[in-house]
Amino acid sequence: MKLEDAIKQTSFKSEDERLIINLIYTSSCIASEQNRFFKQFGISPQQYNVLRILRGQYPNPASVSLIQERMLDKMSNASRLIEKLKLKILVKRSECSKDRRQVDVIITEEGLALLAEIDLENIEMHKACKALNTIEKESLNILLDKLRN
Amino acid sequence: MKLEDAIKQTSFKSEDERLIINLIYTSSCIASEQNRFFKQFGISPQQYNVLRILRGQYPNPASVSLIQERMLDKMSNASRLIEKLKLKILVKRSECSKDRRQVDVIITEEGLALLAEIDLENIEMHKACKALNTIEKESLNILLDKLRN
DNA sequence: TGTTATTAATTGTTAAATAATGTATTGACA
DNA sequence: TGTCAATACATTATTTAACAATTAATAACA
Repeated sequence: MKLEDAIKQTSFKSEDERLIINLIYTSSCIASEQNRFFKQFGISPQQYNVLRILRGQYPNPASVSLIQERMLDKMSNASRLIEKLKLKILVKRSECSKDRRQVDVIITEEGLALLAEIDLENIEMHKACKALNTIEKESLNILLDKLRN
Repeated sequence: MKLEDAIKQTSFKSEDERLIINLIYTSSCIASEQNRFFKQFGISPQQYNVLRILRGQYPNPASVSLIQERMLDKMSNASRLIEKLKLKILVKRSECSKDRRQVDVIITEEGLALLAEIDLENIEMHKACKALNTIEKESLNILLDKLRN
């Protein structure tokens, strides 16, 4: 659906304004698709993000700050996300012996199994990209990188 | 900053995956910039969005459902946002005489004045777009539209 | 006109974003 | 080397938002 129809706005003051609004709206669409997708596995997109970071470190532990700096949303509360994952037995948390300020967070077998299960269906989640061909995907990636500067 | 550096990930499984993550990350960057910008005026980006919709209707009232369908995030709670704006005397809310289920929401003089004040500095908010030229902005807009299909 | 379906909005609940606080470690300097 | 300030790390508190469930009013129709 065209942006103008989706938010029932007939015109924009400038291409800049349309771009900003388009980006926010598009990412909100993708975010709600992702929420729906991950719900069947009992986790949120942010929790999935944390699990992936932990798998990247496995079998080594990760500190909360390491997780935080790798997260997509730097401002979100890593402590609370880890707590939620721990309640679901998807991660383990233990005091770090070298530095008592830190905690060692490690993904569990259950956590790895869940990620493996998700990956199988993950291709579905990327179906949003079907509408674009390879050249278009590449240029979108490049343009987004450039926009952030 | 390049996406890989920003989230400390060396590679992605596919261009699709990189695209999805890039989009989420980029929109999160823009969202936090906007939060920062609007904070000086005591409102959130979503509240700004509601005020703009109300200005579009002014001097006619708008119902909560009309506001909701024009919002960028359809699932967010328009009732509560309006309540927050009412506490700041930026909108008025009154029972609709024709249909007692509905409420008439109208932007106040104070609300219009705040929007006018914001618009003056609004150009600053679009500085993110400075990194792209006109052609690039247009193609980014087109690609985002296409992605949502 | 009584019953059910639909529409409108609010309230409740859960989760996430941001701010503030607490605690451990490091480093500077007497 | 003992003390204090600065820093780093994480947690807890607060605000805000997302989504679900509920309440109330109107419309539709037998």
